[in-house]
Amino acid sequence: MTDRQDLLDTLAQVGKALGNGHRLALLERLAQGEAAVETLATTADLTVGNASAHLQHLRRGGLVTANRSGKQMIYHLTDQRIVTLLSLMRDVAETNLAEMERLVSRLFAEDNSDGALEAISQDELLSGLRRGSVTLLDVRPEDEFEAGHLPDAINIPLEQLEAMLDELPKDREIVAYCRGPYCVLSHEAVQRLRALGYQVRRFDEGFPEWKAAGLPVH
Amino acid sequence: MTDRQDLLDTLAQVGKALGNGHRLALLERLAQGEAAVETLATTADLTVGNASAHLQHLRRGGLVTANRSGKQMIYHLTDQRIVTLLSLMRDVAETNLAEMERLVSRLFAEDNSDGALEAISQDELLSGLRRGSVTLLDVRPEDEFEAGHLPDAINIPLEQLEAMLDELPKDREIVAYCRGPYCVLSHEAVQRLRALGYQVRRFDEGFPEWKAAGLPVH
DNA sequence: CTTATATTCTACCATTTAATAGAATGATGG
DNA sequence: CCATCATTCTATTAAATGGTAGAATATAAG
Repeated sequence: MTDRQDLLDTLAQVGKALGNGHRLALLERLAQGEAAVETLATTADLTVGNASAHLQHLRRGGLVTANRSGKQMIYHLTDQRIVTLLSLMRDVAETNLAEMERLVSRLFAEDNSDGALEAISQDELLSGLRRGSVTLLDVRPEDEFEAGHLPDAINIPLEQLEAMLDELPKDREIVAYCRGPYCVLSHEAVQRLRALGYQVRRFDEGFPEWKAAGLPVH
Repeated sequence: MTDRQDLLDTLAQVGKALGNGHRLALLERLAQGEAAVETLATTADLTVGNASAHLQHLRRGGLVTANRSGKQMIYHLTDQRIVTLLSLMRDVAETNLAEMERLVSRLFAEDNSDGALEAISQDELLSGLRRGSVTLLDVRPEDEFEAGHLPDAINIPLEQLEAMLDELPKDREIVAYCRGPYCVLSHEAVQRLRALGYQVRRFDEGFPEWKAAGLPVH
């Protein structure tokens, strides 16, 4: 009887690791590709010491591993399934927590809500790519792009968007993507490009979900 | 920036809810079918007050809902996907937490380990059933069986196993199943039936996983 | 209207978690 | 070997969580 409870308690370590917003932010960053502690601390807006402590927690939950490379510790997700786990949590939360809807719409609040900003699903994107009618735009920072991206995507980090407009076609549909469904980068990019007359839509997921679905990456 | 963190904090409520062994026990019971607080408290070995508090926590995480039926509150999983979520957590834990292996083998420790107790997978079970060569035995308590079971399964709760042997064939393979991979009931049943000369194997998952896979239930 | 039953809520205490600042460790490069 | 840089560890504090016992609430039944 206590054996069973010990087992459930150990399993609960996984849940515990998932039970903190900062740790979810760290996982989202790690889903883009491996990273050192300082990088992780910066993207999750934590002090290095605090980030390190959270990473230990994620380690105890079996969600990440680390290995040393010179002076740095490079952290990875242990497993591609963790991206799936996070997606499932999002699904469950969006379906069952009233709070979520409000928060999601507030996160994307600058929406001019002319209805035109509707996101494109993975299936639609795939068929668009197969037809060759879509240009893919990755608006994540360069290091994340380098660590892996969708095939044939162009990388224009959001800050450089206006400076690199000449890389984008005016006469083809563009699909912008970033880190995942709760990442605002692609949303912001779509708004700014639309204002300039481009035909752009947002991919409703991100690089990690694409990769976890077993689709090809570069 | 705080919008994003609020959203992640809310999402973390789901993780928090999964981050406690007693709550996982409650969820496992609810995966068998709806139940009232006292039933849940008994199966999870908690006081009613404490079970109620944990159930509120699961509610806040969007994992369960409740509605009143007379004097009782009947709790349900909000979603079949929660069974998938739990399976994924198990997979991740078994792959990445060294601790788990030890605990799983200790849970099933009475194993005479003659190698014969190897469990049967869902695919194998399905093909056995299609060939009609397998008798299905559900060793869960009657109320859980009544709330849903695999097609054509015979219900013999573990306590009544020896008293109801005449329902079981000696000349056909029997597959015993129960609540899930960490449920010892079917394991215990297999051991006892083998000692009596039956050809029995254990299904390596349980009723909830079968149902969540979209397979037919009665 | 009173009583009994099922559940939730409240108040309290012990334990765990999260955060901070600063010390300690490990690896690299002069 | 010494200085530097990246990370982890060690207090310390504030807040959240988990547990218990008993009061409060809601429904049903007499």
